[in-house]
Amino acid sequence: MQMVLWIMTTGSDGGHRRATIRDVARRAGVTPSTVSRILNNRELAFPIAEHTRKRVIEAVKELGYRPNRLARSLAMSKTHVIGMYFPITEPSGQLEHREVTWLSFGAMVSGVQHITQMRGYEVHIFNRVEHDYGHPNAPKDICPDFIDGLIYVEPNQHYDFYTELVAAGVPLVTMGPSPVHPAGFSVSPDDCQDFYVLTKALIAKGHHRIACFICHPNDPPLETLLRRQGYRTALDEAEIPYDPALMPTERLGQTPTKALVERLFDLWPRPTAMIIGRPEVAHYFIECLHERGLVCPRDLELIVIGDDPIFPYLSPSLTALRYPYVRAGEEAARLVLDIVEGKVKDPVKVVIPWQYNERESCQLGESFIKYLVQDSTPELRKEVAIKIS
Amino acid sequence: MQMVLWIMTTGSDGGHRRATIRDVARRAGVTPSTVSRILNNRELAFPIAEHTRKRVIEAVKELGYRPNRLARSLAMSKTHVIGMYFPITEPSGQLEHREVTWLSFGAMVSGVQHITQMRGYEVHIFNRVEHDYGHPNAPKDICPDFIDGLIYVEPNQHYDFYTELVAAGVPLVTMGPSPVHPAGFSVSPDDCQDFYVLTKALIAKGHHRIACFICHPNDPPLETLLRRQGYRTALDEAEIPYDPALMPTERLGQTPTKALVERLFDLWPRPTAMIIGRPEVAHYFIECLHERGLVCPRDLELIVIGDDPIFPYLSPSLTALRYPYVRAGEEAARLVLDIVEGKVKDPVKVVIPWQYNERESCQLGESFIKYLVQDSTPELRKEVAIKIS
DNA sequence: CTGAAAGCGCTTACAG
DNA sequence: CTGAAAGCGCTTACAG
Repeated sequence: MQMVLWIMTTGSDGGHRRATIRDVARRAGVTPSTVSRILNNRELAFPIAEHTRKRVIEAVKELGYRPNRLARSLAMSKTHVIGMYFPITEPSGQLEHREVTWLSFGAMVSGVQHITQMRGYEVHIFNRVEHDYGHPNAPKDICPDFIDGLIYVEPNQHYDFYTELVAAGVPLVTMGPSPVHPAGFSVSPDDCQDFYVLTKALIAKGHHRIACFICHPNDPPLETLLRRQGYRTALDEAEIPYDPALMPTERLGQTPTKALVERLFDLWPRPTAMIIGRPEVAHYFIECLHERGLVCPRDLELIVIGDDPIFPYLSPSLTALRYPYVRAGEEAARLVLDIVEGKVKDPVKVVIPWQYNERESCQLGESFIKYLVQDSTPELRKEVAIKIS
Repeated sequence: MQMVLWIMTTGSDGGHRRATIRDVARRAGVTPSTVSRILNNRELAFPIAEHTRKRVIEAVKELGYRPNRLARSLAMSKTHVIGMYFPITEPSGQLEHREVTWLSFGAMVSGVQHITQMRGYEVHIFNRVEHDYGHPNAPKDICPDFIDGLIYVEPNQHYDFYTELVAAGVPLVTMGPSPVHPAGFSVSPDDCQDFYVLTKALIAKGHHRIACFICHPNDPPLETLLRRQGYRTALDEAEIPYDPALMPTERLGQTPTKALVERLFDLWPRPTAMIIGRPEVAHYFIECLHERGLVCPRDLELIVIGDDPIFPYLSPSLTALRYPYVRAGEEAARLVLDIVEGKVKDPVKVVIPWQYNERESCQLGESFIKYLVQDSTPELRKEVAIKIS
């Protein structure tokens, strides 16, 4: 009511309501049906007469008519909007961690937009609300009326609404480090496999003491469990005994992060390689390096999961794996639109490889890239999924 | 059609259509009107009888009924959705620049969500399409049917759809470095004023050669023009002659950025202070510093507009102004919702101050903070707006 | 070739 | 206290 009033008083046409299809029909001397048919370019048994078409088009222009999308969507059960459910509002956690989330989110949306835009869709973002006890909102809060399909990102394994959403009949693509659903559509890295391959590559270079630092302010997301699993599997295969001290599981925020990192540097024998699970903590490793007079890659190899534009300019410049969020967003959008438009029926899993950006701090060589992309063992992943669930 | 089919074949209820208000009415032995009234908690002349209410509530539960928001929005001319128009798809530009865009976008959305969520709204993102000749889409592509209000960010002064959007009757809040519209609602920094104050503070510290580096791959956005204006106004006031060499206007990407930065360092007399307009180029300044054996703040003071989590850890650690994008998003959401809900009539301009994070590279002291926040001269800004338009 | 009618799923004066 | 009817602005079989 409020809004209508507002429009009436401030609209350009000085208080006139927006033209409807009936106004156009009246002006063109036809019926709304005809206007609708002309505007929608339906293929008909009989074509529309040229002169009526002209009259209608003219009336549309004169009135500045644009069909009401709400009405149209209701009549057609089709909105031309894609939904995204994404945990952008991470309540706990320091600024630096949230900045990483914002960055990846922005990049994903950028990719999604790129595709939806070309195919005539828009994007609707659902609020992800953390309710009491840290539980986010249930799928009943994800109202599907406004969307044709949904891109669903939920890193926390405890909050898995996948099944319920599918049951509600929403065409669904899972994105990023979401729970493993053998039956569904998804776009994601293969975290377990990637860490497996990475660890293997480090072992192949002669490293036996490989630290793996992936800590979180809260419960670790599934992503992290998969990564740790990949790391351990590689150790097991090489028959290197697993040393828990090399893979801390403390919560960030309790012990200061710097202290946790120092602890790794002060282990004896000192690790000769370190996997840094989050780009925003990389600077602690560099500090420790400098404080101890260690040199990369001579004394130690450092590789970061997640790249940052500044990494090439640090000393040492940091080798990193970069996840192409934009591309991931594009793939997810493509997939969900293909489902929506009926172009695809059977579940598809798009696995997006990380990009390897080699710099001073760690040198696995070009061969590693191929390794990362090609040496895919889906069996391993399935096995891990079972172990975890 | 496709989607409907999909729902029918995969829905949890094995092919049954979703319950409507009529189903509920039938089951409760009442009429749809009654169901609607109960669900919407309207205040009525006569209250609803307790037993009918109970029967209806029960029927709703049994059928798992949820009102169709499309229908409801159509009937009520109210969607409970806020739109955002934002240039996230910056087509030209290198990765590093786009990453900054993604970050600020993610942060803004996070802030917007925080508020919309609490007030029962969702967010709809409009595609910003760059058409031929680099022109983005006109407001006719920003279809207001799905939204109650719009948050509008358009940094490019050439593409100003503000007036048209207002004319179309969309409650509108302009955000960030948008064109100056004296009549409208807006949330933004005061770029001109901030640069004026910053330059003044540097002058007060004795600097006379102050470089100001704000270059862009494309045409400079209004934001930049305002900043440059603020910078020059401060110089003028102090009667320091303006030296164009101190404020390059080349386009990024033509000359390599590093070369542009080097040129500043090699001026004679060398600048004693430098304002770095974009965080993603700060590392070039550090390189130049090291290459020439200069020390901050002894030989040179460096201040970056836009902070980065890594800045405290670089050497020298970089002093920066940080724009609180999350808060800006929150304010914009609050404002647009207040308009939508009729709580506010007359235009409001929210000016959000930058946050001053002092570190090694530049030390203006705490007094500068107050300066930044309080020494607001709206007249100056207006004047500049006129000069520019 | 086009019109009259019913429908999408809700809300809301207006009766009673 | 609740129902019957009209309406929001579109689309789409069904007639003719």
